Amino acid sequence: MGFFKGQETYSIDNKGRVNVPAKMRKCIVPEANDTFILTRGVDKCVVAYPLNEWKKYEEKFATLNQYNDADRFFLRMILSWSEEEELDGQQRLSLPKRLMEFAGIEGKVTIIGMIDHIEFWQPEEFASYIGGHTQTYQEVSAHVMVKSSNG
Amino acid sequence: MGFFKGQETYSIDNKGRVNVPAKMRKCIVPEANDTFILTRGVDKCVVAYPLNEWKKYEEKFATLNQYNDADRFFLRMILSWSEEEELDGQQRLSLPKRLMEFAGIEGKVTIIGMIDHIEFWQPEEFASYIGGHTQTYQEVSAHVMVKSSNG
DNA sequence: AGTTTCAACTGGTAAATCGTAGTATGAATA
DNA sequence: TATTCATACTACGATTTACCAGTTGAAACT
Repeated sequence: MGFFKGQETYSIDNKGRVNVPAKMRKCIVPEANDTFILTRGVDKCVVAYPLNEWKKYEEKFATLNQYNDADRFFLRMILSWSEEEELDGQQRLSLPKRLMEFAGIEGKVTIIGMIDHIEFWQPEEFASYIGGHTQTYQEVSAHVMVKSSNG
Repeated sequence: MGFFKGQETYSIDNKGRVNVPAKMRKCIVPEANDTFILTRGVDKCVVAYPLNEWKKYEEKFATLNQYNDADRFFLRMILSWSEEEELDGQQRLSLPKRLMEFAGIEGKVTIIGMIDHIEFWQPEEFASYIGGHTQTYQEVSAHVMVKSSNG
């Protein structure tokens, strides 16, 4: 099955457990071992990479130059916020408290499929993120909805 | 068989199920696996790409740089509206509620074949879209159908 | 022209799945 | 030992999915 995509708004209990939408679950390959690496997003959200996808990023991280300030800062940001979580028996993921606080999540989450990972947003935060951009859907499509075979 | 083309107005039941017109069905290649990716159109309609066509876009998406703000926004815009659906035993497609609401579809849909995808419109919306263009068919044709298709 | 046949479109119902919430079990802590 | 915390299990309602059954209409044959 293809990449992660779609949008759902689910409830999250007071222990931070969220159900992974069934449609996104179908995109998880066996090599992921039902394991996700959770970390903070560049934007105000929590991102979850299946283990197999995360490994690709790890390889990239390993090639960074740790004697370069910017690289070191980037690595510390990513890694210090990262936590590994396994899906429980009900196909739920537990979001660590500090990540929930970072994203301002409580009660409800909006879940977005993003190619190689899943994102968790505080619902209004996501709405205002989308609304805060001046570009219209039409403009965005013109840039992105181009087939790779054409260019 | 060739590209999607033609226009039909069919009924859509309260579960969002629409029959894919037989003429358009014949254009679906086996690689599509009777699967479509539904998403919002640039105009007020729902668009459906057969899996094989959608994959060309996915390749493009995968090349975007997720550490670039604009690219991230593009992906979220597009992907958060996308859902995968398979034809049922009666060759019907179910349109997700969110997309039906976006396009204002209920009871009846006008289905348009558009080369590599199919579009679903609220019938009056489609009529007013056509009527709303001040340029005539003649004028538009003259601009669009220039011989040098490469430039 | 009338009849038959088949494909296309539409509608409903039963079964399975999904999401949510509540309960129970067991370990760690005070 | 009582209490808290975390994890696992169970149950319920709602939605979705899959299956089956009509109805229409066009085409083909006699």
